[in-house]
Parts: sequence; C-alpha cells; structure tokens
Amino acid sequence: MLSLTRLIEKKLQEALEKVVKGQSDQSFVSEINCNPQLSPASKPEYGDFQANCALSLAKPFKQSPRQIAINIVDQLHKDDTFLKLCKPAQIAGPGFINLTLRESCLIKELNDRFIDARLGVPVTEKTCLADSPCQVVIDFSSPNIAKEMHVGHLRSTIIGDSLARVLEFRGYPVLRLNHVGDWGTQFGMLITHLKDVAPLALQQQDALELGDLVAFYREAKKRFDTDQLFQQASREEVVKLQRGEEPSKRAWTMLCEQSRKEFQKIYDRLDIRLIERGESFYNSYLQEVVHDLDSYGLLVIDDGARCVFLKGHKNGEEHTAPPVIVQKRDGGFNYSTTDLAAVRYRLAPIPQGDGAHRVIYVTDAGQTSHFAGVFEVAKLANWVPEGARLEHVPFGLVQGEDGKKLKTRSGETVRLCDLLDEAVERAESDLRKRLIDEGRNEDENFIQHVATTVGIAAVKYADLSQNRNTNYQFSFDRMLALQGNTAPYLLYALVRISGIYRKGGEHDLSSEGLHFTEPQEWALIRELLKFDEVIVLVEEELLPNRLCNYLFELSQIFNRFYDQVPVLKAPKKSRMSRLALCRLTAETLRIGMGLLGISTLERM
RNA sequence: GGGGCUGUAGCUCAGCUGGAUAGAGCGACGGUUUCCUAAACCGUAGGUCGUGGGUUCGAGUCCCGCCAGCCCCGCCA
Repeated sequence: MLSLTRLIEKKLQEALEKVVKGQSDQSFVSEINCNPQLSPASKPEYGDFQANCALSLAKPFKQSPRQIAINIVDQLHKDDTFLKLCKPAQIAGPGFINLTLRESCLIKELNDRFIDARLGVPVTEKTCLADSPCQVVIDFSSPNIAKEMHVGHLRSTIIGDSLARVLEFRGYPVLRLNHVGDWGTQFGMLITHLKDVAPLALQQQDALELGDLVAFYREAKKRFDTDQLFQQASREEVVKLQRGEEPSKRAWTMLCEQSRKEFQKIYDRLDIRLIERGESFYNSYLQEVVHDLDSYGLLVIDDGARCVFLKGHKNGEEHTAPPVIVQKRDGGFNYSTTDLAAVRYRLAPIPQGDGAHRVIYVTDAGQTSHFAGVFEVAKLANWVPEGARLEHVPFGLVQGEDGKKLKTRSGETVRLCDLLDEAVERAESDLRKRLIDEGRNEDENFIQHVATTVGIAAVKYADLSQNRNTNYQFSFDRMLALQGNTAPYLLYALVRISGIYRKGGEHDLSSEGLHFTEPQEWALIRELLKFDEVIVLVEEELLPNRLCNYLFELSQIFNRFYDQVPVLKAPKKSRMSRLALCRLTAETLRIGMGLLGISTLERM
C-alpha cells in the first residue's frame, strides 16, 4: 500500500493547505507545518489510517482541534479522487481524522498483488553512477582463522545475511563480505608452535582438523605468555610472514584453507553466501592510509604512536575522546588501521575500490565506539563521498537462560556446529513424538528434512525476531516451541495452506470476481497489503525483527481466518476468493521467510 | 573519570515520524475437534512503562538529573 498511502497523504496535504489559506489571520502561516501527520490507524476500529494534524494546529489557529478537523474533512470531501479511495472521513476523539479505505480500493490493490511476483515491493529508485542502483557492502560473520565458529558469530551471521537478502530484494547490488581475522601476531605464534610440534601439518594439506588447530592455538598462546624465546621467535615469524617469505607464507595459506573449509560447512547448513575478504587483503593499503591521514594533517605523534584525536560532544560542550591509534610505537599497524583501510577501499570508486554507497557493519555492540571513531576519521580524511552512508549495525550478547553469557555446562564457549546439531536433534525428537501421538507414518527422509528445516529455522528466527540492540536470551525450549512468535508457528501456518491445496484447491487459481463477506477475510486482506511497507522499513532501519513481527501477525490473522472461515467447503464464489487469499498469504510467508533466510515446508 | 546500550505484566519481549483505554507470546485459569494438519482457535486474570523533574494540547517515546545491570575507553581484534 506504499503508493496508495502516498496518494492519500498528498490528498490530505492539499486539503490542509486549502484550510490554511482560508484562515483570516495569515501572520502565522509561514510557521505552520503542513504535514498531515498520516499514520496507520492505531486500532482496527479506527479504520485504515489516521491523520493527527488537526490537534497540533489548534494553537496557531486559535480554534478547537475538532473544528479544524471538520474544515479539513470538508475539503477532502470535495476531492473526487479521495472519495473514490476512502469512505467519508470520520472525526473522533479530540480531533483525529480517521480514514477507511473502500472495499473496491482494497480489491484493486489485492488484484495488483496477484499478478506481481514481488508482492508490491518496488525495486529501489535510488541510483548512483550511470543510473544504476547504488552498491551496498555488508560486512558480517567474520570469524577468525584457526579458530572455530562459536556462538559469538551467530548473530552477526544471521542478521547480516537477512539484511543482505532484504537489500538484494530491493534491487541493490550487495557485496557480502566476510572480513575474517586472517592476520596478526596470533599467526606468528601458531606457526612457530606448529613448526615445533607438528611440522608435517604445515606442509601437507588436511593433516590437521580445525579442532586440533584450536588446541594448538591454546598451547601456542600459553607458550607465548611464559616463554621469552618463543615470544621472540613468534615475532620474527610475523615479520617473515609480512615479507611473504615462502615457508611461512605457505603455512599461513594452509591454515586459512583449512579454516575456510570448516566455515563453509556451517555456511552451507545455514544457507549463507559470503565472499571472503580477510584483514590481510588490506595489508598493502595500510601505509597509504597513514600517509593520507598525515597529508590532511590529522596525525599526532603521542608517546611514539601515530594517532588521530577526535572531539567528543555533549550538550554542545567538547570533551576529549581517546585517540584512534593508526600506527603503534613499534611501527606496526593495528585493527583501527585495517578498518580504516577497509572503509577507504569500500568507498573508493570502482577500479580502485568497491564504489559502495552504503557500507553496513554487523558486529556486536561492544565495538560501537571503535566504529564511531573509524567513521569519524574516514569523514575527516574525505573518503566518504556525498550521500554515502557508513552504518554500524550493533547487536547485544547471546545469553543463557541464567542471563549470563552463553556457555556449555563445563563452562566453555559453545561451538556453532554443536548448537545447530542440538536444535535439529530437538526438532527431530519433537517430531517423532508427534508422529506417534497422531498415528502418522513418515519415512526417514521426511523426518530428517523436516527436523533440519525446523531446527535451523528456529535458531535463525529466534535471533531475528528480537530487536537486535538488546541482549538475547538463548533458549532451545522457547525457540522450538510450537506456539507463540516462533519459526514453527510460522511454518505451520504455511503447512495449513498447503494442506488446502493438496485437498483440492489447485484448480481454483482465478482471481477474477473477488467476493468477500467475512471480517476475517478483510482483516487478512489488510494485513497482506502491508508487506511492501514493512520491507521498505527494514531496508531503512536495518531491523529484521520488524519483518518477523509482521509475519507473526500475518500468521495469527491467517490462523484465525482458517479456523473460523471454511475454504474448500464454501460456496463456489467465496471458495475461489478464499483460495486466492490463501495463495497470496502463502506467497507472502514464503517470500518473507526467504528474506529472513528461512526455508519453508509443505508438510511437517 | 569519559562514553555506549539496557530497564515496560510472574517470565521472554513488541511498541515506526510524540497521539485515542500501553500490546503480544509463554506461564496460570476456563472453553472449542463428526469439518482444509488442534503445532490451532476463543475467553479470563495480570501494569505507578526504573525513578524525579522539564518541554507539549498530549510523553513508554523528546530534553535534563538520579538509581540499577551489562559493555567499551592508547599501542589485542
């Protein structure tokens, strides 16, 4: 209903302007805000929209808000276009103008949806170079080489993927970047240690499992902290690596390759596509970054380190913020330098960089001040083109049901593969129990397929359905619950629709002569028509939970309809119309869940 | 000391540009199945929106103070 909303807003604004012109006292007119303040009705009883402008105009007009509302409505009712769209406007309460769409108008919108594979969601109109859609970069997931993916990577991976899907659906070219931790002193440590204890592993592909690497990493870290000689050797190893010396470089390549294979298993299970471009990619740009900043006079040498000092602001007062260090006392670079090089590269025009217009970082909220500093420096260094956006998309911690950081029973970090295994196992045992209770007989393939789909969907949906800013309390029981705002609930709604088509709905595909009589039908129609607005909202706010909320509400409204209104046994005219509604509901749920990265089922 | 996030029903959370009597789900209690998958639907109970001020015709939402929890703050990422 995006375009319809805009049209009604325009009509209201015209009416409002006429009312303003008709005022005897024009002295205040320039100060008046002619925004009609149109919003969706806060309750179904109030219709489809409400306009709140009359209330705020009472004071400048020196009239009662109700009188102003009457004047606006009088103007509206002279407008034929408006009258074709809406029933006569109602004035309610202190001066709200309530608008209800005509059924003919809803039906027309609905018909447009039936023939639109995009369900009314427009392709973005924003264009950049050569009138093509603007390039978006999303930086998400980003595990560390030589370590296993753990629960700490869950949210970034799931949220980042969903945002990428939404932006892609809106027609943006999206570069999904996996900014893996593939550089730094830890590799010096690890390679030095492996040379001692498992030299073969550095020459031969597949000699080590990632699990072994993690153990070796721990040992290496221990030695590094206690053994001076080892520390020295590790530092030298880093230097060799940075120079690209052959045995070291080859060992590093191997470690990366090994990790990559493990990561890919997780990404395959989660159905996530990523392009790996790790920190090491930016090595050759680090020096240029420092040079650039220096040429803008931004660098200050403080205690031997090259820093950029930024000013913080609060209530107009300045205070000193900690500096962004771009080159350490020993000449080495750190993560700020890498992130600056990445920003610079991503924003630079195409042969030199990615030519991005919007760069989105999906990382935990702990890095908020880090990114604020990096973005600020990028602006000062003139790397950010006019209109380009740099956005940090922060998210809270994953907590256990005790409210503390999620750990295993023995107190260790939860591995992502274990977490997914458990979700699928629980889904499987739930399913088996239900099959017995209901006396159903299904083959192994079906059970495995349903359990996998439900388990993965539950993990993803539980994460996405929560406002990402808050910490997230992880609970298998809640996410796999068969009722409430969960993936199984949504999947079930779709399964019910599929059931209708299995039992003889296939032949009624015509959407001509739509005919609706029941309030449950109209409620479902109104909800279906909101889909486009929700998608555009998510694109702007980068909050997938808004989409989840919508899909949950849609499922609830559908389930009510399903429960209270017969479809297959309805008279012919209603039957056709209801089947059409079912079909659109199914499409909306499928596409909506698809944008969350969740695949759906016909039966479960 | 500086900064960020959070605080809404017993529990887990929604609440978009400030708008009408603050909403879901779970849990509790009660009801519904000769009918498209009851993994559903209907109903009841449950609130000083952390707290004190301010702005406004109107504040869960905006501004200021305070309290509580979590997190970040120069050479780790």
